[in-house]
Amino acid sequence: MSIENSFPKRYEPAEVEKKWQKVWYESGLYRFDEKSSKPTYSIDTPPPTVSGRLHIGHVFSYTHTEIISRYKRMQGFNVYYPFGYDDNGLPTELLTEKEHGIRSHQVDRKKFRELCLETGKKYSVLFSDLWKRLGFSCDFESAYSTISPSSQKISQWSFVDLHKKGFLERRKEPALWCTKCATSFAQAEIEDVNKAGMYVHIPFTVDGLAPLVVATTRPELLSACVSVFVHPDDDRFKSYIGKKAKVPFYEHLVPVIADDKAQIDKGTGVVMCCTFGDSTDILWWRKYQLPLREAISKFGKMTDITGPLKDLKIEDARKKMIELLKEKNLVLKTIDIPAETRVVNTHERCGTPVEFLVQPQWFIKVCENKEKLIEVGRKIKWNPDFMRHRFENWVENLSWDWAISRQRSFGVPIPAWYSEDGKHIHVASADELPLDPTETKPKVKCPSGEWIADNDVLDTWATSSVTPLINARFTLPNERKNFLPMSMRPQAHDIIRTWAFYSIVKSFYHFKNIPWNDIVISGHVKKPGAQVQGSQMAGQDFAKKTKISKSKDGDTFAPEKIMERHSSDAIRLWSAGASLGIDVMFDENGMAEAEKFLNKLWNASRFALMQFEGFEPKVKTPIVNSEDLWIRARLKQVISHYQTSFNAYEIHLAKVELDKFFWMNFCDNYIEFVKCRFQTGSDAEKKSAYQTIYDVLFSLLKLYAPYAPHITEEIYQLYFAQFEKSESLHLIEQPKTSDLTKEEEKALIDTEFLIAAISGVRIGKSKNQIGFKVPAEELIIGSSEEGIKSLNLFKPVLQNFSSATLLVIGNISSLKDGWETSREDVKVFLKINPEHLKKRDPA
RNA sequence: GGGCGCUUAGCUCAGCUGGUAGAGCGCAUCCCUUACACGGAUGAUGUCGUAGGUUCGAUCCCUACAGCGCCCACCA
Repeated sequence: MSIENSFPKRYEPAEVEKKWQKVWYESGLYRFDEKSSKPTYSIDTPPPTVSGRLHIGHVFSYTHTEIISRYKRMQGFNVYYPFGYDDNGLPTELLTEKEHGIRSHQVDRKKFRELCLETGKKYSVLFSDLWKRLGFSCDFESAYSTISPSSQKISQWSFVDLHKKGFLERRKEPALWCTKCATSFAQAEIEDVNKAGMYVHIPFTVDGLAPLVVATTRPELLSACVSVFVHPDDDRFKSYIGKKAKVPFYEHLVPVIADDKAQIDKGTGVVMCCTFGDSTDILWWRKYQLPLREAISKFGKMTDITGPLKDLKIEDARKKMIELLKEKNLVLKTIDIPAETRVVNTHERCGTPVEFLVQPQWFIKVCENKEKLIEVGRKIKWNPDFMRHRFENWVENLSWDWAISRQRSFGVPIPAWYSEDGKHIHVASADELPLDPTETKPKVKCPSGEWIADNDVLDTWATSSVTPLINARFTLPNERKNFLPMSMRPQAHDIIRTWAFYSIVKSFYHFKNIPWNDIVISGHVKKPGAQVQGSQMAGQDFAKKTKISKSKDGDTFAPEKIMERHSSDAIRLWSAGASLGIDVMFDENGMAEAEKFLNKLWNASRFALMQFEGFEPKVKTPIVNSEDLWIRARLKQVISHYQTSFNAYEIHLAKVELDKFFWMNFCDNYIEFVKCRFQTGSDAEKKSAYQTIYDVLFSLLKLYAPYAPHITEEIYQLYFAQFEKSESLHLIEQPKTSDLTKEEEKALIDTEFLIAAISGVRIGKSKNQIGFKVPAEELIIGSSEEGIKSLNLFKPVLQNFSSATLLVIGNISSLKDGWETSREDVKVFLKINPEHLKKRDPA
């Protein structure tokens, strides 16, 4: 069957994409080959958190990795491109609570865990379906789940090992607490939110002196007040230092202490210290050995010591307290603080303001190793490099050790037990894992009473930070030896302080090594017009966000919806157009442009292949025309740039180079140049063109394959597959480049003259406002001596292009009239028969 | 307040190791040329944020400043 018949006139992405996805996934094309002799390139794919549906931002950043994986595979690597689901821990619990309209602590723990598992399964299918619809080349069949027994085993091993090495300890101290989620959490999970507040000025009486006026935004904590602070240099209050102040309403006495941390010019210059209103309170509490007065419970209700506020929620308690104080004339003044100038730390998962509760928690010590961690970070190649600063900045500013216990239900259990008096701790040994301490008893007898199981679970990140170990199947029977460090970690920049940081911490503590050689950071997709929205929110509580969030933006950026409007290849090409690590604006226009490209590639391929007559690709054909040598030489140059860019993970630069070559060199020039040869060329010339088209087009397919796997596979299968034997384009190695031959170098120079002359002809036709096929009587080209020699090589092309009856190539100085071209040493004059010129209004 | 990034054509952005600027969209004029009108040709539009410095020469290097964005700290 001829190409004309077998190659459809129009490209139908919807059908074609579905067709190849089916073939790829059914044949296991992208399955990881455990026994391959090729060098391994391993990717530490982010297992998406099961916390809701994925949005276009996920598609964007995951696509970058997917493109890199295909490139590496076609560069001859045995690519390990796994897939996983982070389906344990708080995010999945919150999703489950939302889906079922329940709260975890109100439901049977076992039952709740089952619901979470179900939720995880449901979303895993949604996730993998989406990635398959985008043609991702992950090994979906061996996808891991972070709640699976083997992941739990590895996660618990990590716990046990860190404990053994002394990096992990259980401490009873103030920890970041979320009263809504009823759990502690880590510094990395704090998110700043602008929130309006109010200073309340309250007088504390001091014997023999005027009352001390405290300014506070948290009057509901008055009962938890343990001291009052002033600045040592503040002359107004020097006489108060060392005296006792009486807390209004509750009437207990607290010391007045001088400390540099109290700011003279803030509020009234007098600040109360409560246990705990903020992190400074903790600092003072420790420094001055102050007593502990707890006013807030685990669930955010006021405690007994708050008297009339008991059982109220924090915000309600605040209002009530102000009322009570006002009744007693104890509010001297209130000052509103607008949201723009006040920032409150919240729990990023739910937006609840941070509280501090004293509970026994497990901490991984990170603060004492800041310098070493920064050093380890520098051994990793950061792409782009400036993202390393964000990591270092975070480590430098760490002020809390990593709290990893969560007072929740669904997660990896903490493999530890405590004696009834709390004096003894028993941590499981590595060979017993995985285990749930609530179901298993230690073999060792408890020195005092019975062992009590740790009822908490591990922070989600405590498990996801060992994905390199999960990928290496560490400690499992089928362990992948020599798998660490992995080749590359891809991720977005928002989780540098969590996922990247924690993974580096763990790898360093366990093995004194880096988790991966390279880290590749991608940006976010921002919603258009987000800045405007931000400023319009002035005066209200707001989180300054241009990032697309699934909770706030709903379906607008749902990938499924976008895929109804654009093909997968187009979405991929659009994603590939962004600079490494840079945020981009969501842009459907860009996807439409990508669709134009697909159309162009289709038509160019179809047309070029249709010309083949009596051509046998595998028979070596001599290349005889300069244009052919030229396009081949250009291709070599492009491949070289392409590879340099790709190896630096600059996938968009590789694409820009490729696009330029395809549109400007191949379509606009080369194909146009050879058209005439198809009709009037000699046999050898035709074959030279066929061979060149075959080679260049095939190379183009291979080079575009990582970006647009569907259309390139389709074109490959329609024609090239019959000669190339490979079952898929995606298993073929990418074209290699080599130094230019002497002939190719000469062809580059010669063809530049042709291009200049052709542009002259185009200018001529355009200025005369005539169609391309309107014949010229004469085409006169003036050029330099060198140019004349070069141009003489292309007479048939020039003649065909201008449809000129007479072609003259001569010395440039003899050509008076004519059009300047792209170069000074080529000038073109086109003589058109007046009959062909359009009758235009002379005005 | 600390750190990082950005500031280039009306819009979105590209410009690797310094030599008087590019793409796409948009705009104007033309062309349905036997691959593609989801196309092609031609063209207009930029003192490359501001001010200094290094240099024979800077959009690209250095310094300062400004605006914008992000990360972090600030939370009485």
